[in-house]
Amino acid sequence: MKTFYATTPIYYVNDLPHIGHIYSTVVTDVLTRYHRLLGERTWFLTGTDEHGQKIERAAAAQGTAPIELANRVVERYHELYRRFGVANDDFIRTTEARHRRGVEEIVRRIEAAGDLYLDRHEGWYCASCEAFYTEKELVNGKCPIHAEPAAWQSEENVFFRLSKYAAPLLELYRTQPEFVRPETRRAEVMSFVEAGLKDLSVSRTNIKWGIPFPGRPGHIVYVWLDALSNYVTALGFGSEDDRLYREFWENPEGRRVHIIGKDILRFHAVYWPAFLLSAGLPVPTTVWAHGWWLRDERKMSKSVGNVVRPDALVRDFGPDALRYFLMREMAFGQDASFSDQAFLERYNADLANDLGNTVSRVSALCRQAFGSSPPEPCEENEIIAAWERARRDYRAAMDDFAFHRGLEAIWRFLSEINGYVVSREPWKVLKEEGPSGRLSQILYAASEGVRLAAGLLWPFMPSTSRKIFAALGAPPEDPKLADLEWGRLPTGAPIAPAAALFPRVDTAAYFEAKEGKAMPDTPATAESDGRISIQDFQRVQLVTGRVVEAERVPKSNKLVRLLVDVGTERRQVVAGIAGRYEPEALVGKNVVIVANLKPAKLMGVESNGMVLAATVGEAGEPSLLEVASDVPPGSVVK
RNA sequence: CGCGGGGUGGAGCAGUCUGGUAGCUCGUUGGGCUCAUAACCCAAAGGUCGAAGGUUCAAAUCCUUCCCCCGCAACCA
Repeated sequence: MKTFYATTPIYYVNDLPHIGHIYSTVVTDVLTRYHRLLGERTWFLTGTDEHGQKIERAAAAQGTAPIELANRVVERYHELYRRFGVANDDFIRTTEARHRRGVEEIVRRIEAAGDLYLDRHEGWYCASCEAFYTEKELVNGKCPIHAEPAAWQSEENVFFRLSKYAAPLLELYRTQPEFVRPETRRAEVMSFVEAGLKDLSVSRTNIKWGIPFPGRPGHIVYVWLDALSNYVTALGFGSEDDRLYREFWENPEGRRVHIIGKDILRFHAVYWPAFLLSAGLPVPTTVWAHGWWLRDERKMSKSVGNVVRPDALVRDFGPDALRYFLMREMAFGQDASFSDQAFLERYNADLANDLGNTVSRVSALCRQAFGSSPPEPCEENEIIAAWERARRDYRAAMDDFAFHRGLEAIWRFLSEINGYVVSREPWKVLKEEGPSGRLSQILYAASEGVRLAAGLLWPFMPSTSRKIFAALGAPPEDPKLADLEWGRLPTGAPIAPAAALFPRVDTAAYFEAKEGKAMPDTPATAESDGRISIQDFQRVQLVTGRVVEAERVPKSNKLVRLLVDVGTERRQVVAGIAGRYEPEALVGKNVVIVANLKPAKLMGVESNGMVLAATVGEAGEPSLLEVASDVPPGSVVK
């Protein structure tokens, strides 16, 4: 029996859901709905990753327990999924007992394969960064970011013999070309593995919020081994009831697809199959890495909002409109940019004009002529040929994960239906011969075409699909492939007038209305003459400070690391002035610094402010702005 | 040689793996229709597919070299 199992990544609960999560999830929803449409036995898993130090700390900062924090965020995901019509069959949380049991079993199997060993991981450790540094990275024995002394630390970790699996993995990529998709990602993964693999640390001893490492007291299973395992633990691997696991994961005819973003490709295409090979479990059939949504950088004056705020779009246009946009705008696998402008264009052109209007005109024609769906079916028609073509193109595209082309096929078909309606002029026929058999056949062809188009659309826009069925007098049920045969539209079924599916929107007015709502954190825009208000200026906090320490940033040409006394504290500031000033000469100088600048890292060194200097001549030679020596550090400059 | 993505009619993008008359959406122009959400249909204009060289009967597509743009990383703070 062919089965189809698809997963999203599990989302880290440190993060509230955003467009990236929505996208991965909607893609997987569309994919699994498509396979359900085909009548396959399908399972759709998503979930959350809830372990790790970040969660531990975030929870502590909020004065709550990690699990409480996770519970709250998980609820947000459930809300989101309900709203978007995401029909997942299961939702795994890595803090669940079933997951822990499964991970333990995987670890035991990997251990039994002899692929785990203990080793020490040593280095200079900065407690603030929670990271190791090499000797070279340190600045005078201090952490380059925090300027704190780093401690020599040695941590014992469990290591996984990843190196052993380079050859088997390459064999996998070769014999199973569909394992990594799209093709460019496959090449990327292969070249990574060909370069050789180092063993992987799979445990930690300095965190508590995680799964204890079986047989290794004091160790916690490290994030990737823990998180990736969810794809099988959710199916019941390692528990008494592992029917789903056997049905979906061990089925030789089953397909197992991980939909992921390209940022986590290596973990899914290299580490995960290596773990599985070691544990003696089947590997996935496909890891599909999609692209990212970028923000538009269009210079367009139209004062188009440049921020990705799907919340407003969903509120104003509905979840199905966003689902459509995400699936249609991005050539699946590549990057695409998200803009309100593009969304509204697609909304009007595709959803309002093409889809909504076609449904509305066909439904209205039927109502006006018969007060019901057409009483006589139509058996032979060019629309049937167009339908066969559309279905063929759609399936070919969908089977290849080319969702945007699947939608294209539907829209081409809609256009053909519109062309057919225009060529037959049913409104004229109605005037000339009334509700005749000929008229019924014309309208049946049109309505049946629209119904079938709505069937193909169902994986993408399930609730819209059902509304269309209702508007045509077809049962508003989730369609199956068997329903998508010509002639299933009931004749003479009552049709009630329905509201427009996607009312056309006035783009200009929409942006205007939006503009009216000034965003609080947006700096007031400069007037056309380039002048700013006193309030704008006051956003910049300037204070005086005395340089107490200065040294060159190693390996840099122009950077100096300064420690500046600003009265209340000592700030580490990096300045690009070494070309002109010797560090020693800077100590003791009274300077002006911008105190509320966002921190930035320069050559790996964190800078918390900016020293003001005049820029002289073509070369832009800096000349420090100095303040009289009797001005105390921390004096406000205004 | 830092990593990655990209350069295709006015705009935004497919197509490049698997060479074979360059396609979609929007926009523009002209016409049709008036059932429908000023929607729909037809037609037209508009591209030396970043550049050069190579392979081939044939190149947007394969090979080589080069140029430019955008993220990130950057000695901009």
